[in-house]
Amino acid sequence: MFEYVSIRDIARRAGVGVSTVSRVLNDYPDTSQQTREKVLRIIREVNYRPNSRARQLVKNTAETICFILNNRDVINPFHSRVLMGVARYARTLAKNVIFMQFDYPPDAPPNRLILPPVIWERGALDGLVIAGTNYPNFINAVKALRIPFVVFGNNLFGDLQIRDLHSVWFDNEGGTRKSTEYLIELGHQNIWCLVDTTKPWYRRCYDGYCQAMEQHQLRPHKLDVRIEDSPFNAGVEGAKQFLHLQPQLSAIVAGDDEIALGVLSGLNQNGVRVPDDISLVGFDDIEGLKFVRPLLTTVRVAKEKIGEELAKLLFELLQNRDLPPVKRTVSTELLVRESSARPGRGLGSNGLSIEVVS
Amino acid sequence: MFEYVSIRDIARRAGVGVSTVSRVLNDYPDTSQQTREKVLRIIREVNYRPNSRARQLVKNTAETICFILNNRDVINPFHSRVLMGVARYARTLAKNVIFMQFDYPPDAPPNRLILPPVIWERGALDGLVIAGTNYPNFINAVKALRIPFVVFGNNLFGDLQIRDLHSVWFDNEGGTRKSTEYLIELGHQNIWCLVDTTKPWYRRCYDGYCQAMEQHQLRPHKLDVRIEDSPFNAGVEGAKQFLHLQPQLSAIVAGDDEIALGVLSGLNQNGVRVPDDISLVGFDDIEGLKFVRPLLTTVRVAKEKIGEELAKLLFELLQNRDLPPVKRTVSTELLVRESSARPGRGLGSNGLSIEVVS
DNA sequence: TGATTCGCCGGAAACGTTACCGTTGTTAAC
DNA sequence: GTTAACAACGGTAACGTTTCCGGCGAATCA
Repeated sequence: MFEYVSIRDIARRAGVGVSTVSRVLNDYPDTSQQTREKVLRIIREVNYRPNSRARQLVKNTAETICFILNNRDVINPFHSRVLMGVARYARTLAKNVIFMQFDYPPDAPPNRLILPPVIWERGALDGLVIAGTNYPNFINAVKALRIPFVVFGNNLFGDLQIRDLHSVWFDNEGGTRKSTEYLIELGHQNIWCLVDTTKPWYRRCYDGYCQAMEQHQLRPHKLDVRIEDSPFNAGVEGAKQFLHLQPQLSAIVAGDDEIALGVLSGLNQNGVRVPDDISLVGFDDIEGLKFVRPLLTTVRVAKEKIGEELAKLLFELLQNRDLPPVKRTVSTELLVRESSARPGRGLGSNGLSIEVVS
Repeated sequence: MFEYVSIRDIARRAGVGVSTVSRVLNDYPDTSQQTREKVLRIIREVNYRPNSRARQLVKNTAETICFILNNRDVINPFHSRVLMGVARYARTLAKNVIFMQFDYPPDAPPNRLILPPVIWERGALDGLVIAGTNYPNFINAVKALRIPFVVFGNNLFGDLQIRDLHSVWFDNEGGTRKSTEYLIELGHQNIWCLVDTTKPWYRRCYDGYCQAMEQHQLRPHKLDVRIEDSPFNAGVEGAKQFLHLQPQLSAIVAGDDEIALGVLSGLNQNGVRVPDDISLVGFDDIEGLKFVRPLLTTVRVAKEKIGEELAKLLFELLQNRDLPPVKRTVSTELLVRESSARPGRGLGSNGLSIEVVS
């Protein structure tokens, strides 16, 4: 660097000591208004820009957190929004966010996991927001490094002791309970739930669904499929099974919107109309579905809010490292649109288009 | 930090000097195999993790670039993928990526723009990937800081001298030319282009469209709208205008997929069938449209590739700061799906469903 | 044998900050 | 008039690395 100007240069030009310059830079006391202004003037004149790395070294803080997206080859709309929430909150605190994508085998022992350097080395990070799909081994590996971290809970696998983690969740269970109750209130009795209970998040959906059903003395029905790659295809397959259950079956609760779309597609292909013949609700309120008819009744998840809460919790943790583990939950909201209606003759989509947007 | 172990501790425990430890850490020569192994053993034993900030300070490199998304309140699927490409490429070089969202007024003078600290301060960054929608003032402000940077070109406003920038583009013009030519080859003559020519990117679409038309001695037709918030709504409005032009008009080239969906929706509402009555092509290949029927014929943009090229160019620039300005273009690819067909009686969507996926 | 090379290594100065502490000169207190 | 308090400031040691340079012993060469 040819024309690099350091705090020492400022001090020299202002005829003061470096500590004085440092004091005005950091708004510390013990500087007269007069010298303060002189220093500031010179700083502006020579366009001095402090070196954050040096500051971070001596203050032992990175002013940076890392958003790590695990085991996802693409950053989907959901996690995009979560990242956005994290970034936005961090910015209000003038902290930086490092984005990192990382894949790891679920079965590697924690001490064998090769973590990215930014995590493994010291000093680069103050803390970690763990997003994506996660398994205990990674969490434990990070824990061993003694880096403060928070984790997005919903896509967590395995038997982690949540009581030892700082985590943020959205209310999967409550959301599905609400959507199921809504169907029941519409008059549906024979409601089926389409999920993959080997995935904890779908499992929670199913639990919420069961709670609503049982509370109304209705018998829960589950179509339990294995979703490997495409929830959509699983929905299409599920739809075929549902055909046999008609016309008793009158409503379907899908584990998420993608499954619901598969069901919608599968039903349509077989001449079953939604919501005239069967009502359908999804989960997530994924974007880009405003072009699909009928508009899907679903449960909205405040994605940016989740990111915001993750960041907020992490910074609280950085303030107080002894913060007892806490699980925070972001509430969900039923979004009634066109894919659900009263059972029976089928009122058609126009009969019930109450948009509950907050 | 209670149990912080530094390079000096390692040196002491191994009975060597710190420079020796540094040498083995960095795989430098001038160390005997014997001491080398001893040092490595102790490093493993005490689980020593070097402090990257100190290294960066003395080496005067941040090992970090910043992906800055300007003037976008959400990170849309397009930029998500670009970010992903950047992150992935950076990871192969063991560099970190700071994600930052930033808004600025297009008309503020460069020296009045308050840049984020991570950019303004020294040392935090080696370089900058400028994405999102951008205006000359920001670019010039960054240029004044003498930070190496590359910029995503397509959403650039204003009369920047591109010859002074390192930029990566996707081939908007060529893509639209291809899609228009394809329509012409199908037999369409009366093809309209729906764009907002106040936006440079749509302008380039229109240029590509014109090139194809003129090459085939066809008269270009433009429906020029003002798109402020929703391209979709603009498409719906555009569709209404197109109704009057029927049946001469037989095909529409939309500036992007969102506009195209608006057109699709608008036409459907008025009983015009796609592609039976009118063929329609979009641009972008946005995700989440696999549920829309008819499947949209569009132009695929290799979004992650763009990110990759951005990162690659930036790191080349970091290697050689005198790299002459270069504009790199990522090619686009026509994706024939269901929304386009031969003109006339309308073969129906099943008549022409050639998927050209690479 | 003496001079030169070479492998290996340690000391110490950087890098650009902040934080601590001591030293002024001035004012207030008695 | 002496002491105490205080505002304002400078010097310097950190922070944890890398890099430069010099030294030492052994090996090589004349």
